[in-house]
Amino acid sequence: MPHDHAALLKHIKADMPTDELLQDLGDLFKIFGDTTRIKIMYALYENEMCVCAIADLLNMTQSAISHQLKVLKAANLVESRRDGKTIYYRLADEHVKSIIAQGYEHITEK
Amino acid sequence: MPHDHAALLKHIKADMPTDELLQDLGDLFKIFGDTTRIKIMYALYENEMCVCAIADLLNMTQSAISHQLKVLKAANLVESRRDGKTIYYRLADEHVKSIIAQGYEHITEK
DNA sequence: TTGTCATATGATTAATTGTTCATATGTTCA
DNA sequence: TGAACATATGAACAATTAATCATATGACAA
Repeated sequence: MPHDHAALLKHIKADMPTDELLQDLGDLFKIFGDTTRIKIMYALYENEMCVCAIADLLNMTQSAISHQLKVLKAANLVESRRDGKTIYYRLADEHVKSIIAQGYEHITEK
Repeated sequence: MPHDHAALLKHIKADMPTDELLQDLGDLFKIFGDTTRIKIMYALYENEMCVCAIADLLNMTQSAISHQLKVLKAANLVESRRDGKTIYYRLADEHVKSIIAQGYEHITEK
C-alpha cells in the first residue's frame, strides 16, 4: 500500500495561504519573469523615464514598451505622471527593488 | 523633432547589468511565476517533503509535481535526498523564502 | 526474480503571452 | 484648426509552457 502522510499534510495545509493568494503571488512573479519588463524596471531603478527614452534605451518599439508598462502599472509596480505630451514612469514602491535585489543575489552567488 | 535624451541614456546604460544577467534574472522569476511551483515552495517552506506527499497536498498528479520539481531543481531552488524508494525535497536556500516573502508583502499591503 | 511502490521522463496538446502592425487618443504650438 | 509629437490600444501571429498520458527507471521485500 502507498505510504501515509495524512498527519504531515494536515499540519502543512493549515499553514498554507489561500489558493487565491497563492494565485496572486504567482501572477505577481510572472510579471517579473520577462526580460523586457525586468529591463524596464532596472531602467527606472534610480530615475523616472519617459516611454520613448525607455524604448531608445532597450532598442525596442514604443508600442512594445507601452504594452509592457501597462502590465507593470496594472500590477502596481510602476506609476506615471504626465508632463505635456510626455508621460514619465517610475517604480511604485520599494518592493520592486527588494524583489529584484533578492533575485540578483540568488543568481550571482553561485 | 523628437525630444532628446541621449545624456540620460548614457548614464543609465552604464548602470545596467549585462543582457545575459538580465535574462537570467527574468528566467529565475519566471520560475516563481507559476501557481503550482509557488505552492510547492510554500509546502517546503518549513519541512522537507516527498513527492507523493506534495502531490497529495496539492491534489495533483505525481507526474505534474515531478516535472515541476525538475524545473525547481534545475534553478537551484530545491534540493533532494533519497531514502529508500522515497525522495525528499527541500528548499535550497534562504533566497527562496526572501523572494516569496517580498512578493507576499507587495500583494498584501494594498 | 517478481511484484509493488516511488519517482522520472518523453511526447502531445491546450492555453498563455510578447511582439508587431496599424491605428487611435491626447497634447502642444503655429 | 491643422500638423507633429508622445503614448495607448486592438487584433493577429509566433513562441513558450504546464498538464496529461503512457511508460521507463530505481529500490525494496518476499
